[in-house]
This record gives sequence, structure tokens and C-alpha cells, in this order.
Amino acid sequence: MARQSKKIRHEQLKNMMGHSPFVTDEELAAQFGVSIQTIRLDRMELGIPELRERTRQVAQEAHANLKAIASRDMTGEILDLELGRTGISTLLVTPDMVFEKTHLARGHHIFAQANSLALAVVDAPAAVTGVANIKFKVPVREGERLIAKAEVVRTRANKNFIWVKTRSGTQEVFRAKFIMVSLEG
Amino acid sequence: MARQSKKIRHEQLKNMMGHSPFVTDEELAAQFGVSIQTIRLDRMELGIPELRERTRQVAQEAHANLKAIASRDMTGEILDLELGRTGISTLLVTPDMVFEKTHLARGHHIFAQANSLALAVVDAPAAVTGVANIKFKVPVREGERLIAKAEVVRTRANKNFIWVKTRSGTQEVFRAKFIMVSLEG
DNA sequence: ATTTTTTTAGCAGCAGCTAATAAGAGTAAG
DNA sequence: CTTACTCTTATTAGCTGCTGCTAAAAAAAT
Repeated sequence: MARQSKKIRHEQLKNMMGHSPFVTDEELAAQFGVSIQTIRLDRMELGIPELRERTRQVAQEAHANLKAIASRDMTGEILDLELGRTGISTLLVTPDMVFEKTHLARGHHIFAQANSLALAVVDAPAAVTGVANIKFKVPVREGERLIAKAEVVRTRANKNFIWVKTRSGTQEVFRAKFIMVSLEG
Repeated sequence: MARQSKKIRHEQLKNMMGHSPFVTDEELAAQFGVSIQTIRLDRMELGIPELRERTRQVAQEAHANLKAIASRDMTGEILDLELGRTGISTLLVTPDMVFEKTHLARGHHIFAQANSLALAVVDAPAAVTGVANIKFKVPVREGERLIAKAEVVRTRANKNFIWVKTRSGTQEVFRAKFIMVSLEG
């Protein structure tokens, strides 16, 4: 039975590390009803680092992520930009952008890419979205790479009229008409 | 000079903790050209916890956040919901939702709240956004609490016509008309 | 009964601290 | 000059959560 219970323990251990990585060997030992040494042995066999190292890893990863998110006023990556005229950006649909059930992209991510691009293409120090007309033509799935093209069609006073068309491959999946309002002049 | 250099060091220390919290006292001491004890003293005066505690905090916070993000197909918190008829949700505009320069909310977050709510109110196992007409009436600032109200105005075949109005206090800041398409029947 | 696997135990040592205590250096005022 | 005060450095003891090592007991497999 010991052989089996060891395997089971190992499974549970691996599982646990995913859910709550902030547990000491001592706590684990108590939970599994074995000695600390057994837990240490288990961790070594499974290649699981110690609590402090685990914590450090989670923290560092998260720190990098948060920084990345904080520093991007932009969703998607701009490939080409002619201020006041046109722009192109891409966005890879990652697992965190889709619904858990259907694996279809949540609309606001597609919107965000288009909106970001529209904002970037506006030749003004600062602007906000005023009005938008949008149409989701085809559902987008995880893994698809979206290409958004923005075109400034008219500029009047502090209002910029911008068309954005997004496609996945050759298929158009989304289109939007934005009116961006320039601030401070 | 000592008094001034101490103040400067404290400022730099606080600053550094924001950018890279994973530095040991020893490294800090070397960087500032003072002894470890001075760094410890500084940390105590400034109420900065030790490296391990800092790491732990970052990790835990991030862990909680990531879990929250992963599990939410929803942006905002639903306060009231009558399937197929109406719904209300709130969203607090946090620092990560605004532009660094202007501190105004990025449009897609406001859109996301409305879109999520519209989706939630649709009485169907799965749905996607088809068309939307949106208007950002007033810029939203960091710290504002948005209240979105959704109302299903018409249902025809697998299409649901939904109005969402978002306000901050009594001020209407956003309104949208969605056509949500039900999937699988 | 013997071999193998699994588990437990004990001990030295490490990083990165806290807490407490003491002492030197610089500066400013009486 | 002496006294007082701030700032800095040093020293020591103790803590947590480990690693790395050796050894032996217990259980299971053969």
C-alpha cells in the first residue's frame, strides 16, 4: 500500500502546489500525516523547490506581468503607423481572453485592440473615445491572430472619424467606426 | 550633510521598493555605500518589511489577482439580475484601468463592463456580441464607481436587443445598444 | 528469510533577517 | 570645552524554513 500511497501523495502534492504554493513542509507533513523528511524527499523527487523559492517565483512572474500590463496603454502591437492617417496592429488571442465555456474571445478585447489603435492613430497629445459603432461579424477563437487596420476618414475641429477593420487571416471578424475627441486643443 | 543624505536615501529607498522589491539589505547597503545596519534602520523608520515578507506580499497579492482574473468572464460586479429583462453591475475604476498621462479610464474597460452585463442578462446558455452602438458621454476618472444598468428591449429569434446605460453618481457617462446573438439555438 | 523500498530521525550549516545593546563620528548649542 | 543629540556602524543572540548528509527503522516485495 505504501507504494500506492506514495504515488497518491505525489499527485496531491503536485496539485496542491498549483492551488496554494505558500505551504511549509511542516504544514504539508501534518496534512498528509507523514514526517517532514518524507515531504522533503517527495519534493526532491518531484523537483518542487522550497517554499521561499516558490514564493519568489510567483512574485517575480506576477511582478513582470503587472508591470507589462501597467505599462501598456495599448492592447495589441502596432506594426505600422502614419499619424493622422492609418495604422495597423496585431493581437494574439490568448487563453485569458476567451470565455471558459466556449473558448470564444470576449468582445471587449477585440474592441480594446481597435480602440487602442484608433487612439494611437489620432494625431493629438491626448484623446478619448466619443462614439463608436461596432459590429462583431464572426466569433474569434483562442489562438487566432487578429490584424486591425485603422483609417482616419475625416477630421473636423477636435473630432476624428476613424474606421477600424479587424480580420483573422482573410476573414473580417470585426469592424468599428469611432469618433475620437482630442483633448487640450 | 548627513541629515540630508539620509532623507535622500529614504526617498530613493521608497522609490526602489516600488520598482524592484526583490533586493536584499546587503545589496542595498552596497548600492548606497552604507552599512547593512543603516539599511535596516532605514527600513524600520519607513515601515518597509524585510525581503522575504515583501516577496510574500507581492506573491500573494498577485496570486489572488490572477485567480480572480482567470475566474471572471465578467468585468464589474453584478448587483441585480433578472434574466431576459434587466441587470445592474458596478465597477470601481482602479489605477490599472486608466491612462498613465491623463488618468482617464480607457474606453474598453467601460465597454467591458457594459458588454459583460449585456451578456449576463441574455437568457441563453451562450451568446456573443453582434453589434454595438456606443457613446462615451463624459470621461471617467480613477476612483469613480460606475453603475451600469442593462435592459432587454426586444428579443427576436436568437437576437437580443439590449440597452446599457452607465453612470457615475448621477452623471451618465456612457450608453450602449447591443445586439447579442444567442448560440446553440 | 532476504532484499528492496519507503519512511523517519538527527545534526550541521545557510540566507536573510529581528531585536537588543553598545559605541564611535559629526554637528550644534550652551 | 563640555554636553547633548543625531546618525551610523558593530556585535551578539535568536528565528524560520529550509539543504545536505548519514543512518537506521519499518514496511513491502521477492
